[in-house]
Amino acid sequence: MPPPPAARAKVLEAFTDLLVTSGERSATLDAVADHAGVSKGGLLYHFGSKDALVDGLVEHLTDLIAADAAAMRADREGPVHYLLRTSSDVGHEFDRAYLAVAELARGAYPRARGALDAAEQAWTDAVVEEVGDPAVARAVVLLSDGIYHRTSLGAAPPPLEELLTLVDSLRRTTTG
Amino acid sequence: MPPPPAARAKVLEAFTDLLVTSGERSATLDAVADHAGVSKGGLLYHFGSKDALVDGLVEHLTDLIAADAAAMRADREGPVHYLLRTSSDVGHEFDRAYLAVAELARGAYPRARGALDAAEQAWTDAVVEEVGDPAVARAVVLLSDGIYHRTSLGAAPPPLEELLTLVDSLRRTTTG
DNA sequence: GTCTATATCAGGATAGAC
DNA sequence: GTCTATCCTGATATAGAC
Repeated sequence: MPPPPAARAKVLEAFTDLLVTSGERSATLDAVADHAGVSKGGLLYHFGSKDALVDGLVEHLTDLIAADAAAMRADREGPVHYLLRTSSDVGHEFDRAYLAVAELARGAYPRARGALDAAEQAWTDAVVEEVGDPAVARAVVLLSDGIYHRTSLGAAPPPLEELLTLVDSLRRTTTG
Repeated sequence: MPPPPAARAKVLEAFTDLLVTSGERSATLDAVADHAGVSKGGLLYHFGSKDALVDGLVEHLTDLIAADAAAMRADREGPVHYLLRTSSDVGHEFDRAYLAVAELARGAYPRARGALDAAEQAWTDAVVEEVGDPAVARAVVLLSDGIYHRTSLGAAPPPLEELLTLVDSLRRTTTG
């Protein structure tokens, strides 16, 4: 297959950026086109409708989930550290895509939730491999969800070291 | 002062219900009026604008925060149990109002975040009184935020007993 | 492939009857 | 106090030129 046109990627990136920084309401076709540096007509050549644009972003996130799970497992500090430290990170591609799709799922596109559920499952699986106890793993992912909740509301994330210390005590309690 | 007209309360309740069950996008003036059983004109008699309707709900939540903090402290099972078990509860008035205002804050009304911050602070204060360690208290509130995150996305909440057990081990670890 | 219109529709708000 | 009717604005989508 031919390489996807650069304009497609630019449009998806602009859509993501608007969703993360200004919310779903502001991510109109006009705004996305402006932000991507194309006209509205040009945008609608690549994505035939708003729904198609949403689908494009959801599929992009789905592609990124496997890559993120692999990055968790390969992380020098381990999956738990990776998950908790990136949960408030709006700088990396995966986290931006996750937050963007979460905006869509809470807004006019509930079908976007499938990809979010898949991400949650991938995180839990990777954390279980590190901590052993599934209950502790679920709690770690739930803490991560809490950080996402605050981030999506614009509040400050909690201190990372404090959380890591608590997770360490939990692991010692349940494994020894 | 005279008692507030029943229509006002009906409208606020309808607004809350639409926000919690169908998201911010669906809570239009038309939909709220229909749901409350009044006409759009009737709604706009009580609340002169959409902004005024939003302010009405935010003020209602603010009123409920102090009452909820008192209920936490008075709870037979304690503040932690109260907080974690009610975080996915969309049946009680306070939780419904919180979720509704969170929808607004994530949507077109970021100013609604002030009331959410106040709730977070009230929860943390009450939990600190029970568990002592502020770090553990912040983690408990963060778990509660995670449950809210899932609830606001329409996902199933995690098992309560499992979380309570983990919090108990944390408390034993940090206090003894 | 990308642009400039323009049609269509929905939500918010106003005016005025009852 | 509550209703109906109407206006204004902005967002999606289409048509057709370049």
